[in-house]
Amino acid sequence: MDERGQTLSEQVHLALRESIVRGELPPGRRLLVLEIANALEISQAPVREALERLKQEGLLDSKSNKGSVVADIRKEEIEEIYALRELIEWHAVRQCLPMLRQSDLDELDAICERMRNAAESDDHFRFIDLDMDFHRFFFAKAGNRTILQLWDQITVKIKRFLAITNKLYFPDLLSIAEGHSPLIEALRAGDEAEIERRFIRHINEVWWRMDKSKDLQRTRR
Amino acid sequence: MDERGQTLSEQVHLALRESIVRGELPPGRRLLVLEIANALEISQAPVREALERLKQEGLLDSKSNKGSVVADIRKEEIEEIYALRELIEWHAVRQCLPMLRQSDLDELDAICERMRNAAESDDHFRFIDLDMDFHRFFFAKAGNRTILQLWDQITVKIKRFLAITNKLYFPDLLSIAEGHSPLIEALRAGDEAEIERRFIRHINEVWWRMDKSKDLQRTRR
DNA sequence: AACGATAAAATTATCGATAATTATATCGAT
DNA sequence: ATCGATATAATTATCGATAATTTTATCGTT
Repeated sequence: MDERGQTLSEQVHLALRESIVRGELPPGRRLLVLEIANALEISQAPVREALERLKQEGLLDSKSNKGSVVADIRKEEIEEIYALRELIEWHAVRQCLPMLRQSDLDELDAICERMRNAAESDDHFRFIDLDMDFHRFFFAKAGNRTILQLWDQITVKIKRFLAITNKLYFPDLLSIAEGHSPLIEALRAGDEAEIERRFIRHINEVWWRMDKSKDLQRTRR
Repeated sequence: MDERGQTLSEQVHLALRESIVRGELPPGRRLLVLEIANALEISQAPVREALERLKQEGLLDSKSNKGSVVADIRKEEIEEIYALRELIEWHAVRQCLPMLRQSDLDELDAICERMRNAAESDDHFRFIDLDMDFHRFFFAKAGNRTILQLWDQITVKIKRFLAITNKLYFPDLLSIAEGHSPLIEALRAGDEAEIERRFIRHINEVWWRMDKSKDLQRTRR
C-alpha cells in the first residue's frame, strides 16, 4: 500500500484511487468493506472512510445500504467534463497571459521533455500525469484557487478516461507530447486569438476523435 | 434534527450544514465529535462521517488529528467563486436560450413571485434558497449534469455568503427579488447580447457592492 | 517573569463487535 | 419450470471502547 498520506484512511483512499484511475479496478467492480479491510489487515473504519471519499469524487457509485461499485465511464459524462474543461481552461490560460515570463515557458518546455521521456519508455501512467501537469500549470499560475481545486477534481476523471483511451486509440505517445509544442510556440508569439484557437483545438482533440468510437464501459459486475 | 436523509450520517451532515450556512455555527467555531455525538445521543461514527463530508465541501477547515473548525469566509474565496460562477452561469444560460419555452418563463416568474412572498414575510433563508433556485433553473435546463453538480457545490458557499451579507447590506429583499425581472424580460425579448449584459451585471451586483465593505469573518475560536 | 521539559487532559483515529438492511437461496404451490 | 413467500447469508450502518496524537497544565530552572 501507498505510504503517502498521514492517516490510514488517506493511504487507503489514495491507493484505491490510483487502482481505479489505472483501470486495475474496472468499472462495475464491486468493492466490499470487509474484504478490503481483511486484505489490508486493518479495521473497517478507515476503509469505509476511503470509500466514502471515492464516492464523493464520483469514482464509485452507490446507493445506501447497497455497497460500492466502481463507476462507469459514460460517454455523456466525458462530454460534459470536456465542455467544462474547455470553459475553465481557456479562462485560466487567458488570465495567465499577461504574467507569463520566459521562466514559465521554460518550465512548460521541461514538462514536455519529461513527457517525451515517458513516451520513449512507454510509461502510459507517468505520461498522463505529466500531460495533466502541463495543463495544471495555467490553473496554478492564474491564481484562482477555487478553480484550481476544481481542476484537480476533474483531473481524476480525465486521467481515468485517458488511461483507457490512450492505450486503445493513441498508442503513439510521442506524437501526443509533440502536440503541446504548438501551444508553447503560440504563447511565445503572444497572439491571443491564435493561442485561443490552438488551446481549444488541443483540449478537444482527444474527445473529438473518441466521439465516433465504440462505447467505453465494458466490464460488468 | 432533520428527518430528511436515509442514514444517521446524512441527517447529521444536512443538519450541521444548514446550521453553518445559516451562520448559527459561525466561522472559527470548533466542532468536537464527542460533544456532537453526546448532544444527539448517537455514537461517534456517523458524526465523524458527517464532519468528513463538510470538510470535503469546504465548510470545515481541519488538519489531521487536530479537529474541525468552521471555515472562514474569505473575501478572496468569494471573489474566486464569483469569477467561476460568472463563467459557468453564462455558459449555462446561453445553452438554454434555444430551448426556452413560454412554460419556462412562467416557471421563472413563479419563482420570483415566491421570492416576493418570502421578502414580505422577511424570511431571509427561504429567500436565499429561492434566489439560488432561480439561477439553478438554467443549469438544470442546460443539461450538463457535471456543471449542475458543480453549481450545487458552490451554491452552499454562496448561500452562506449571502446569509451574512443580505442581512448586513441588503435588507431590502423585495428590491433584490425585483432585480430578477429584467432578466426574464430580456429572455423573453431574446436578444442574446442584452441577455448576457444583464446576467453578468446581475451575477456580480452583490459582489461588486461588497468589495468595498469591511472584512467578513469576525468570530474567533 | 520567561523558557523548556515533563505530566495530565482532551481529542481524534482506529478497532472489533452488534444491529439493521439488503441480496441470495430454498421450497412449496400452481 | 415459474412464481411468491420464507429463511439464510452477506453486507452496510452504527455502536462503544482502546490506541495514538495533540493540546494544555504543571513545575523547576534561569
